[in-house]
Amino acid sequence: MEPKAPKITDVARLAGVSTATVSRALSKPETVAESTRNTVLAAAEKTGYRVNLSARNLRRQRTGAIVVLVPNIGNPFFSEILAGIETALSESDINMLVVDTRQAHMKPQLVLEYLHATRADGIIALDGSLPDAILSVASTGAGAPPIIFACEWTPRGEFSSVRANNAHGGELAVAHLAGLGHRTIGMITGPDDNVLTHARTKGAAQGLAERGLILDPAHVFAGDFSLDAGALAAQVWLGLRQRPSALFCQSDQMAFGFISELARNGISVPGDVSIVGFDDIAIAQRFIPALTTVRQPRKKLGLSAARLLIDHIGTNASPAIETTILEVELIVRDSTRAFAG
Amino acid sequence: MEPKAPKITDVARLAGVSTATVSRALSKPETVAESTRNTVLAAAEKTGYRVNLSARNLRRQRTGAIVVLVPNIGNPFFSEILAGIETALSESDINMLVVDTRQAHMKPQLVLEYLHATRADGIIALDGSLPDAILSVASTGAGAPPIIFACEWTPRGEFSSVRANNAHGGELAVAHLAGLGHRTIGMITGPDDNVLTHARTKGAAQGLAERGLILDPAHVFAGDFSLDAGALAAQVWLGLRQRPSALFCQSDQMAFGFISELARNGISVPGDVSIVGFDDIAIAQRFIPALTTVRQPRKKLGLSAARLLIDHIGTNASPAIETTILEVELIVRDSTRAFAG
DNA sequence: TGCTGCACTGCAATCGATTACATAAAGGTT
DNA sequence: AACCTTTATGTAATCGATTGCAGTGCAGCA
Repeated sequence: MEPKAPKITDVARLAGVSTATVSRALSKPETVAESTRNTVLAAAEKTGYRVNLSARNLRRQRTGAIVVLVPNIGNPFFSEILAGIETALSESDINMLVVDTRQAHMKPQLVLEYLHATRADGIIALDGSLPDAILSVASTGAGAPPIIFACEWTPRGEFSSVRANNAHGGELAVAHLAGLGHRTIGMITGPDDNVLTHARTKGAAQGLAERGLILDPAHVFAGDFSLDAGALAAQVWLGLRQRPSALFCQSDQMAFGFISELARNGISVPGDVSIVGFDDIAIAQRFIPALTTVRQPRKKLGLSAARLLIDHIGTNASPAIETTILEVELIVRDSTRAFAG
Repeated sequence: MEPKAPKITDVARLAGVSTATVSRALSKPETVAESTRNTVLAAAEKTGYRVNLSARNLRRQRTGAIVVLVPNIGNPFFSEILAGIETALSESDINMLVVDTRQAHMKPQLVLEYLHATRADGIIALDGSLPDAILSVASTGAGAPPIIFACEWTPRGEFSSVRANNAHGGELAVAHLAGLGHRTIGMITGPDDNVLTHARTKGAAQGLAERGLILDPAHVFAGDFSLDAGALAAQVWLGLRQRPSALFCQSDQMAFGFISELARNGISVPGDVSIVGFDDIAIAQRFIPALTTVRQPRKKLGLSAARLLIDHIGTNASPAIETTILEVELIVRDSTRAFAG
């Protein structure tokens, strides 16, 4: 009943050739005479033959897949990066295995499983804060597949990465606000231990300094890139005696949380405070007010990372660490306005 | 130099047993004497042995992966469904291969590749509008892995699916609006050929009818679930002589697009129009105004679909078509208000 | 003591494709 | 005509783990 899947011997028999010839006709067509090739292709077509990937991979010593380590798949921020990766992969015949690393922080063992060549030919990590246990294994090279970091990266720079110019983004944000006449500019940051937080904070601090402004620690709110963190920061802001007239939020989500919470308390953006976000996620242009923000080329981040990884895999052994930095862009919309004394 | 990966024979040699025993000690521990088991485990630990998955899969005639067909990975709507799937999979040792079907509509061949047992042990389709060519192949069963549809489904019901009660959602939406005294209630739909559109429209139409209201075709705007579609509908709405005082948007995104475009034209929600969305994506509670919407249990959709699929795979051959319908919930926030004449 | 049964373990076939090497045929050269 | 290339194909080893079957040893029992 089960008309079991045809294998290469079936095709060979039907075409009247050896399995070697079938294999060659399918994967290196130019090494086989045109007439035989046609016979083989016809036979393959007729039987509905599909190569068995486990067998091929076993023989070829590869897996045909890369894994992408995502801190939290549920977060829409990552989805466009994934889309970029997918685009790059669809040009090759490599598949994308997506793994959520949230539970990984509890169970490094689980993620370690993926760092072995038997699982994947390469890895793209979107999560810069992987446990040290994992990183050290990954970097010892012995049989571990190549890793590329996209978007985030590791502080010690042991791996290749593709990232946005976060520092410049921070600078653009505060430069814009300062240009509008704001003198007291606050900030909502990402998590303390996050490289993006550092880079953006540093860029912003430097931008302020260059304009003779200082970043009052009382105006720096610790966040974690989430909506709720933004709302929480708003609570704090509301309680301040001296409120900054403008705020650089290190993610769009936090900007939305902040603005929304202020709105519930009768404070208007940009009427009472000016806000700049970071990321330019899709909803930013349709939020009310439309959000002024720093655009990260997220799709391109994924695309570049995947291409780089494919290169590494192809030339299997280029331990050179490459760092690609993509430019960001300030998108001015309606959440910022000139300081009105 | 390359300290090549240890294989099962290495472990066997070190432990002084046969490869068969090693294999059993690792995958069926209870069939092996405790003392041998310990020796083997120690040897495996010592050598740093990892089973080669290609070899195992070849022998076991499986792939250890399922593929998820996503219409558009870049769309945040799907990310939480993926998260649900991931959660379910992390309980088993199955991996998730994510494939974007956008280019697939151009090249059905490409997706067909995935419908073969050599690629995946099972499939979760989030895209109900796969080309017929693909569906017919998938349903002929011969060696094709089991498919579950999540969220969307196929009109002819050839496959198992897990979905939200979309019709009920449509009814809840209009019931809420009617309850607030609105008499002229419009709607922005999804794509014409989409099953979700049909179900939600049907539920809404029925809900209106039960309350003695009718759905004026001039108040039905054709959309596609996107932000832009919502904005476009707003343009049309603005041009109407008789404007509906309330609108059921079949996706939150369209609701945001609509509200935002109205805001730019000085029309306020809920002051001038009441809006109900559908989905309850994260930003809904922080939009301004916070969106009244029908919540879909997206994470649970993914979770249930994955569990169902795992079951199907386990008992390899249960062609029974199961349809699981998850309940939805109306979340009342600030985008709706009693009709004020 | 001899026999049966059970618990372990090993032998070797097997999964399906790829590819190094061998062979054969055809064409070219002197 | 003898010999060398080149091109096309076949033979069989190989990738690494799993598992049906058979064998061994020991305990229990009559």
